[in-house]
Amino acid sequence: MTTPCERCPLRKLDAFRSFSGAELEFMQRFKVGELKVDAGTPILMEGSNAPQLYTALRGMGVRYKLTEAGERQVINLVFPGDFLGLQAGIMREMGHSVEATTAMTLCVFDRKTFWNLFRDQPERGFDITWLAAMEEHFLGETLVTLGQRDALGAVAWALVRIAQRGQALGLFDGRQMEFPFRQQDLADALGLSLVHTNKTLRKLRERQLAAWSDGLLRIGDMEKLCEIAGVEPGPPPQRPLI
Amino acid sequence: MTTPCERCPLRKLDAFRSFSGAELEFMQRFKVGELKVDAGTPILMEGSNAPQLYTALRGMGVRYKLTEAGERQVINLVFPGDFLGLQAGIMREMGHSVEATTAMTLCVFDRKTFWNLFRDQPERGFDITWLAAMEEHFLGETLVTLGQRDALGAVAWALVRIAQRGQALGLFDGRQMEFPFRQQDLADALGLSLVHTNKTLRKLRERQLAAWSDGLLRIGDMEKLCEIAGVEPGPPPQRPLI
DNA sequence: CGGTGAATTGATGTCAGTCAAGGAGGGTGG
DNA sequence: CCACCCTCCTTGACTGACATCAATTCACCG
Repeated sequence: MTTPCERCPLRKLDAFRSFSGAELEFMQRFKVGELKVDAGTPILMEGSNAPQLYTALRGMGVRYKLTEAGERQVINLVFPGDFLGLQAGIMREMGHSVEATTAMTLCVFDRKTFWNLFRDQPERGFDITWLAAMEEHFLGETLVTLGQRDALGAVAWALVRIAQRGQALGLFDGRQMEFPFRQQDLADALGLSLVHTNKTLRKLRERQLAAWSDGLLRIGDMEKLCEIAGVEPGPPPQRPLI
Repeated sequence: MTTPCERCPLRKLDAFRSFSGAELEFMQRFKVGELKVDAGTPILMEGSNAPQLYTALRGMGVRYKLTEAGERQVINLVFPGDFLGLQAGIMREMGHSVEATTAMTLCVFDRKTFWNLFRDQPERGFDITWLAAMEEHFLGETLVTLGQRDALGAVAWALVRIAQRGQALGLFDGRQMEFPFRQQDLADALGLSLVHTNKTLRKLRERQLAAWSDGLLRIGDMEKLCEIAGVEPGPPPQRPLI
């Protein structure tokens, strides 16, 4: 039994814009099922032409690319509400892979009906573009981090953005949140080695700014952390939910 | 006197998908004018809510972000056919700035009519999303470069991508193209220092792989360059032109 | 012809990568 | 029940790629 969109647990979160009844009904028709996957399951593959698109309903994951040399670059973390497979839906090929880090539940949409969404409900098409523009915005910021910030700034930036996204989703209560990733994931996201990431996390812990262990992220001093990260405190703007 | 879309010099290039007559007519209505700017002119500012959107018609530029510390991260180079201001059109705020590197001519569109495009011509809305997805794809690759490749690989990657884009636009003839940027622009794009970028370019020159001086980029051995860059040779796929 | 911006090169310093080893926890099978 | 293994985290020692500093050259321009 799948969750009807009407009772989707994401709808009422701060992170997302509210739905009209008509939109709700339309999305319900667009949705073709639900997928549950275990931790570690590949969801989308770079270069593949996936027949299905997803919205993350529960659980967390990573988007990443592999180099020919076998190194991994994490592009972004996947949180509930994230839309997966846009590139396969629009162009014919994913630019990155997606993998579940925890067990996940995904809303499933059919790629064949994706175009209908633009044709029949242009507002939703606009929303899709919104999401793509948001992603572009975020990747630009990530680029600044990899290109210009040192390790301490980069790790601080990542933790701040994670906590802010968590807050908008009700996962972060101002002090702590569940954060079930490995240090290697963070290292691969920031282009740092595992060892140096570990040592940088220690610095933040010693300064009582942030402590992350056993899958739990605690923020000790958000103000100072934001300062080191070079970003403004405050939640991200509301975004559409597909 | 502005160029009518029908006689747009970009239309016939390999880089772009062909237009139907109806699309052409629609775009013509969407276009409100043309803007000519000198080299060095700021076109869009990060954080601003620009009232106008642009398509680059002639000339080159850079998209970039500045850190609070004043460092610059170049997000991407602007070539003819690039659409500028998507983020301002969709969300209300640009995530980066855009500046003209050479003199440029820009098609001007009105932000207020942007939504009409989705409503009245969903195919074009779809195309906009296509562009956003392409950009996301490219930024992901850039992330891999900054995060995982060393200086030689990064510079090689950048030169390959530049030549490939140039080729699709008829600017690169298989051997060379005009490339009127400064070494500092490339350095800021790759997160390298100017000095190290210079020394890396020298290495490529000594190995007869690529030489760039006096605004002219010559590719000596595209095969080997692609190998160092870790990418496949070959042109980018056709994309929509807005 | 002084002044400015860009490219170039050498000398020196440092941040982060690599190598190596050890510890803690969890699962599995003898 | 305990020995073994595997994954992840942690820490120290050493190395190296790239940053920084500094000086020179050249082209262009008012």
